[in-house]
Amino acid sequence: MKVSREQMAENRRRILDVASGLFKDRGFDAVSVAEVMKAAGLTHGGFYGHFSSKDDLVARTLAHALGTNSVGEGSFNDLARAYLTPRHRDNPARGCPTAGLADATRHQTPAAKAAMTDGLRTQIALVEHALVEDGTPDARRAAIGSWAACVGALILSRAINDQELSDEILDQTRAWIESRTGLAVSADLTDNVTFPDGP
Amino acid sequence: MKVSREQMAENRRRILDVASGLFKDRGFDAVSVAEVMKAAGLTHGGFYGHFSSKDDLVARTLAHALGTNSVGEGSFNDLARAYLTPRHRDNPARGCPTAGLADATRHQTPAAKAAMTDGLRTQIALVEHALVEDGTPDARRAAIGSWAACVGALILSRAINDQELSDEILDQTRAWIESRTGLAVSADLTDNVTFPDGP
DNA sequence: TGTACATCAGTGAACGCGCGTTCACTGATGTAC
DNA sequence: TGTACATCAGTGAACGCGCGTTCACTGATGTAC
Repeated sequence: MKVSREQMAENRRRILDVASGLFKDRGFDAVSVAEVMKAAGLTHGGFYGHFSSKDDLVARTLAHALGTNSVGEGSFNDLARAYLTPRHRDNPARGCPTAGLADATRHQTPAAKAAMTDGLRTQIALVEHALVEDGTPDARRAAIGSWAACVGALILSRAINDQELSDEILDQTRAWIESRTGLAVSADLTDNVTFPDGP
Repeated sequence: MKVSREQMAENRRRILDVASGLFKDRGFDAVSVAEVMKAAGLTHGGFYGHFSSKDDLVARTLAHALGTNSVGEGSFNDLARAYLTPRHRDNPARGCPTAGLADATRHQTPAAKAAMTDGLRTQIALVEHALVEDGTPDARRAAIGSWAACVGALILSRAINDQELSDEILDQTRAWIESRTGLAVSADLTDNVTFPDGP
């Protein structure tokens, strides 16, 4: 039965939301159109009223998931500390769409790759801005290098089944990035500083 | 018709070789068992004489592709320079199995993840060894961090369709890693050195 | 070494299944009067 | 504001297709004598 225009818009938004989580969790191929629609509380037949094909859903889900990009407040090191955690590793559905979907986007349509391109460009710019604020020299270079390290470490940590090694990849990558960006030098120094009023 | 034992062993090797290239290029799901067998010069029916299932092929292909790991001779910076290139980005089939398959392995069987775990552990150890030779301090930390950056940068560069940004990701990540490992400091210095016998 | 035959790697048709997609239908929405 | 009806978002059965997998068969291999 027909629903109101607002209801339809909300349905579309819910389809994109649940598709984002399912795709990040299990990949584009392993999630069927029918499963997405069911998770959105609808039946599969109505899908083609919202999207022209599954490929179309994939591209629009990428744009949707990457559209709300934000590095959040605070320094880049704060971001890396929250990003490179077992909690993030173990919850792809609610996690970073770049880490969850970038590799799979390689095999998708040009529209999907374009959405990923826009999203990644924005992320790099946000990280670069945060690093400038932190006082990191060569901010763009550091932004690209450390963002690649964050995404790569999360992907690697998710690909293996030895939790100890997985945890180590997250920890060491975080430490490696922190020691090379922003206020890390002074932070390192304070570790060896005796405070005025005691040890 | 039956073939000799050596022929059968060679057939199995060829199946694993072509599967490795096809999977790295297009992913596990997009390549069918029949396509792998055809590429190996066989028909699909014989597949189950070599492997118990497609999942079994996936796990054994990962072990096969990751089994011939080597960082090669020379410093880690030499590796990074060869790794982070448009040529490597544009030829996944002949490229690094970790970059090509790690993310997809997330959705595979425990046996597949175990093969990826072993391969990654070996890679990290090799990079660590190369960095020790280069005289890099905190070699294990640097090995994990820079390897994550290499793999992440390659994956990101492959996910987008803007060649300029893609090239920049490779270049900047390489420069960022080089400026932080091994003999990079002295290399940076020599850029500003005037040679004894002229400019 | 030569022969007879059991073994078994590879063939290709066939299967059941789940997928993306289509379509006739339903009934609430929203507009024309 | 109230009524009549055209619109169209959503439903669910049905489709064609390609997939992983099975199996009866073939004929070269390799062993027993």
